[in-house]
Amino acid sequence: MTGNRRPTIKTVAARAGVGRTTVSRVVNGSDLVSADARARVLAAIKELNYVPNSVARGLVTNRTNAVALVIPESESRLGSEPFFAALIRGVSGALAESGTQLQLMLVRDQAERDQLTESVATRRVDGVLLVSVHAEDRLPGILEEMGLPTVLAGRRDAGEQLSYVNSDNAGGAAEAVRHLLHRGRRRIATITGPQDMDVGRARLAGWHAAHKEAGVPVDEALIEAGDFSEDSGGRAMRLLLERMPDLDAVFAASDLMAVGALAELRRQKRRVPDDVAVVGFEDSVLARHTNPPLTTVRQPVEELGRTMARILTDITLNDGPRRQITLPTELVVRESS
Amino acid sequence: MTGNRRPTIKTVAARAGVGRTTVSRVVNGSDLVSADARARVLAAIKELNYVPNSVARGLVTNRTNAVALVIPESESRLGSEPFFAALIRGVSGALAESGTQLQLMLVRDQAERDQLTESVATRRVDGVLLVSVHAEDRLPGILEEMGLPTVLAGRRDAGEQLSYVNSDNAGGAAEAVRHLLHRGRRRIATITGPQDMDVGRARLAGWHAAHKEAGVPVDEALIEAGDFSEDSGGRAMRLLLERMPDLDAVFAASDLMAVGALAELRRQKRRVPDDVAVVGFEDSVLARHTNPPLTTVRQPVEELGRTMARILTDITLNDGPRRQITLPTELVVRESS
DNA sequence: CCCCAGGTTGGGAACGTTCCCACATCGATC
DNA sequence: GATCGATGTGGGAACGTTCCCAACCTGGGG
Repeated sequence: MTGNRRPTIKTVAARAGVGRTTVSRVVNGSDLVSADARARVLAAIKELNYVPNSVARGLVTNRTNAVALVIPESESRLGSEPFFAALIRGVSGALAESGTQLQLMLVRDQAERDQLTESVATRRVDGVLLVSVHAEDRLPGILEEMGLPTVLAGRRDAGEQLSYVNSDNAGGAAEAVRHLLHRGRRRIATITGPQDMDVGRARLAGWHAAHKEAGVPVDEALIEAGDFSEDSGGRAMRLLLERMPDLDAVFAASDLMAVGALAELRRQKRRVPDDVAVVGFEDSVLARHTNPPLTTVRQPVEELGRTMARILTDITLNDGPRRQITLPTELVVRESS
Repeated sequence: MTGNRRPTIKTVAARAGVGRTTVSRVVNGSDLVSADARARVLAAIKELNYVPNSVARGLVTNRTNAVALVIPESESRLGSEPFFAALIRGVSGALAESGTQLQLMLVRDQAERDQLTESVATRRVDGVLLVSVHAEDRLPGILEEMGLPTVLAGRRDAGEQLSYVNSDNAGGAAEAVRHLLHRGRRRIATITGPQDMDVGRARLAGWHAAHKEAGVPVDEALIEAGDFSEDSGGRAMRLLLERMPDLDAVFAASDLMAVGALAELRRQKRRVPDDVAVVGFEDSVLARHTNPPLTTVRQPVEELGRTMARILTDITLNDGPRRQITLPTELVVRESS
């Protein structure tokens, strides 16, 4: 029978023949303790197999050493799994460095999103990482008001006040279009992301910018909206082909939409890249597996997650400043362009 | 200035003109409280915007309402993202029903795996969900010993004592092979998963079983080991083709390995399915996107996660019994067979 | 008119830590 | 030899809950 309760700091103190405080000091690495006492405490800890109770500790320190990562399920279900997987890897890696736990919150619907506010208010986490925020999203504001440190992946708009980490969406998109122009394409359509998100708007802006910079006039009819999903990519491609049968390239604001576009092009017997060049955005695993392999703008998703986590721990642990960081993207040329 | 501290149960009690206990009772839904008092407390709670401090609660109840989901990073990096994404969705959904938080732990290496034991010992979680356990894995035993409720995804071996949820790996594999035999294939190779995992062994066993059942003798040279990764699938396929040039089908123990095998077959100019039929296992998103689309054994991953979470909460909340559940699989026939 | 059961109520103690402060010890300084 | 700062040390209080138990009502029954 190991029926005896798990040891507390008192048990250890008694065993080592010291006071509670001394044990606490040893555990927390204070150096205001004699070598002798420290040795005895350490021995007692080992003997008793003592592990401090982090809940009790949290009660007095008012810290939990955990942060929440909030992911809207609706988007993750769209199949952007590779994005979230990479993001989580990055976040988790950086958090491990500082001994912080990761609380994952998949939010299914608005109701759950509201409920989340309350859950977060119960002081279970020291900070929040927010992914895929829409322009009119109220959650960041609420968290801000509650005084809970928050870091966004992406921003709500160009004037974002909160900390965020972003990919260079406009720059990456412009580079993609520049590449297409360079290859002699002149009728470059684009399938955009949601226009109520900065990501979506910025990538469209990049498309515009590259044209302007090259002095190539744009036709608004070359723009069709998608929502980052594969289906929306296919649908947009169909509409574009109907409207603009002579287009010779497509820049899709996500790999997934590019995949949808590729399928639609195949269905309509357009050859890629001969008839129509296709470029995506993200460089997820998908991109290497399409037929033909997809030219795309790589965004450093894992790095993005890491950076977010580092900023957040810097804020919660060291009371660090807000930061707004943009990570560079890189064009990866494969066979679809 | 919202400089005033957040309200505690005492603040609420004072405001409502009742004692701490009454507030606690209202918050916890006890019915030993008069309608009048309840109304006053509820009003005070709303006015003050009171949210109970779950850390303080946890200290006395000795519960955290959180469970850990442990995922070995090495495997998730292999690109089995769809699997983990779906699993997480299932787990998260079921946990939300019971108001339990999900602590995600990606474990990079053995060092972190050991560290995890300690982390878990600090009483931060009420239970643990363990994914992808190897036969000789010590972690489940340690958790067991610590008295922490544990549910495995898959089992260590056929004699597993802990709670687990499993797919019908042997059955699914057998069905796949039966299907190939039915289509007239007679030289059916298999690319196995790791043989130190029950999943790997069971799927191989299914391959054997279907042959035996049909009275078709098997040649051991038709078996080549993989590790579930795409690369290993390609490598295994190459070895198999060298050794058994006349094979007419391959059953890969994962979609990812099937993808690798498809690529190798294409490289060697073998037509799929005309020359060689290919069947995978899992039915991840990948399977719909291969060329040709992949016939595969669907395992209900999200359901698996949901079931794991439900079993665990039943144990932690209601002191429910251990459970060992096997979920059915289903053959999805596409164009690769 | 007293007693008792049943329904309400609230204060004390406990959960396991950390932090504040007071105290003890001990050379070194005056 | 008293005083002092530096260095260790430990007990009390506090963190915000829940749970136990005692006390308080209110009627109804005897």
